[in-house]
Amino acid sequence: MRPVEEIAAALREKGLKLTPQRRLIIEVLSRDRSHPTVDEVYRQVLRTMPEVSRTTVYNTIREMTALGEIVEVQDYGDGGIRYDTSAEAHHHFFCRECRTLFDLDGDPPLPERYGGALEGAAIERQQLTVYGVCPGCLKKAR
Amino acid sequence: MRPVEEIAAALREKGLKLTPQRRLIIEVLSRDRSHPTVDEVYRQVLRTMPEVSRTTVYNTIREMTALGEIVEVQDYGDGGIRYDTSAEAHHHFFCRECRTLFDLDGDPPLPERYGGALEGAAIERQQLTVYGVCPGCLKKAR
DNA sequence: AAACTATGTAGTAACCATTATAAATAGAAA
DNA sequence: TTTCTATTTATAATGGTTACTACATAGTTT
Repeated sequence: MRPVEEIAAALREKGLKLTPQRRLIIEVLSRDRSHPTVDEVYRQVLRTMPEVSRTTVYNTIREMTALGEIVEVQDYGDGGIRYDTSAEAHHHFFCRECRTLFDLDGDPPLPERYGGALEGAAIERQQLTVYGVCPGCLKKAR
Repeated sequence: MRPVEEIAAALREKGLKLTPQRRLIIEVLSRDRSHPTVDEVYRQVLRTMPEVSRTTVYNTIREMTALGEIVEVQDYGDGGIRYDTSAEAHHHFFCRECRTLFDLDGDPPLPERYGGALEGAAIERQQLTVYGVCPGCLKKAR
């Protein structure tokens, strides 16, 4: 996620205001790289502003998603949609044991290698997810 | 998805029975390559057996997922989890305009290229999703 | 500064996909 | 047939998300 100042500028461009609640939610989002759910963001926000409503967190996260500042990631059915708050393109590894989504380094592969169906399409983003069992869970299994 | 006979064998191995309801649901699943939701499968099932309950469809799809016969794909928030019933490894293109998930051809990229975080992990499957706007929607936009 | 307007927030209720529960049913084994 | 177990059905409960309403706030104009 970009610095708060840049996001504030993007908000103003859309006619939106940088309220204290939005500022705090954006700060929490830009700090958290653990692919948090709305509820996890909400609980972090409450530590600083205990009177913020869940609705405001939902609204702000929806606005940030519309601005392209954050991105939804596969939620795997545990307690809600998860959000990726990292601006840099990167990939994921999902451990089916501990159900954690890890970030991977490295550049995305080129879409040209994936057949002719993409001819004439506008590519905006690509996301690789690798599934398996992480080293920690493999050790526990023994 | 594999032929019904092979799936029946996999069921028996787990001590599960191939009931008429399960057989029909599996047939619908193996026919449908459009990444259907549970409700879409349910409505197809009703055409042949109108008295099958939604719960049975949920249960059977959960069992098939546990057996690895089908796989959840990113649902993007429209009406439920979508399932991929294709046995062959392949990738997806998601059009953010018409919200359709297209299949792509081509081989998966090698996980070795994605950094050291995968050292010692057991890789089982990988899935690339390309995001953008499909040729049809691009034309309409003009 | 006061009044006006538009936007944002909070709280509650509604929504809908999914899961849990309990009763009815079917099929296999004895 | 009787019993036992797995399955199906119907309904209720759950939980994340959205809709709605009233109130508060910020920015602007006079």
